[in-house]
Amino acid sequence: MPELPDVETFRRYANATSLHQRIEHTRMESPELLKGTSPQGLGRALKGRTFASSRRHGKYLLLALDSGGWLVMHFGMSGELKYFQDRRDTPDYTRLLIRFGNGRLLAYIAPRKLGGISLVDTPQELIEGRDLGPDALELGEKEFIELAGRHHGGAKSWFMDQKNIAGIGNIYSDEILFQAGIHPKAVLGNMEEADLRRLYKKMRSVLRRAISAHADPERMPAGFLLPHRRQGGRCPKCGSTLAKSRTGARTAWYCPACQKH
DNA sequence: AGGACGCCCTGTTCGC
DNA sequence: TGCGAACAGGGCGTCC
Repeated sequence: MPELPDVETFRRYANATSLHQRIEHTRMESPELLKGTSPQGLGRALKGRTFASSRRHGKYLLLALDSGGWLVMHFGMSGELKYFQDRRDTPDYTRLLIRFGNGRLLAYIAPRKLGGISLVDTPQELIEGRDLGPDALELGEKEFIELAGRHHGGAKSWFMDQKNIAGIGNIYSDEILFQAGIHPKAVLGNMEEADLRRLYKKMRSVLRRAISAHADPERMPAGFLLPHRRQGGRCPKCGSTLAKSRTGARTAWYCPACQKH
């Protein structure tokens, strides 16, 4: 599920469970998910260290090592974190298992193996290496309007490209455009500045509310599209049957009555 | 520049 | 009920 609100939820979870404890051992169950290092290299970097703090950029979670350097986690389409006490409770599809000095364990879980784990010296190294745009919640209104306003393609495509703005994927691009009343294929560069300002405000409110709901669809505010985006789903505002369109390989769900070009 | 496509991987859902 | 196809909240390289 991991877009910005999900990864922010994982970050807070890691903060609450996994900081300031000596790392005793790491076990990389799926070495192919390591980018730029080996299971041995990862073990050497982590063993005996603690996670001192955390950051997030877009859909990437970064855990700072007290010795310097950062562990980077990306969750693909299906990843999550789990902290637990008993090795026998190790979740299915655990790809990296970290054991702390107090015996507790942190699992990086990725059923579809579409995520990845790496080490960087600084967050900037990750951002430059992946050519990521500014994080969606750190971007100011003025900069947003300037970046979005020069785009001559579809609104949804712009939100989903991490080079433009980092953190928004298929689900939340649909949600933001729904809340702003904008069609997924509307062209950002053709919009009035007032529309872009509204879009910016909706982007922030959607992401913040989703974080408050711990990115859990069942806890989203009434009026969110998210729980309804499926075949036969109804618009939570006007009751129309939702429509779908494709952008690349992803399905966009939208309300044909509330979202106009 | 922007978008479509195939591909990576694997579990679930859909359609016959 | 059974089986293969299509699809799933991501991202990369390639092609037009």
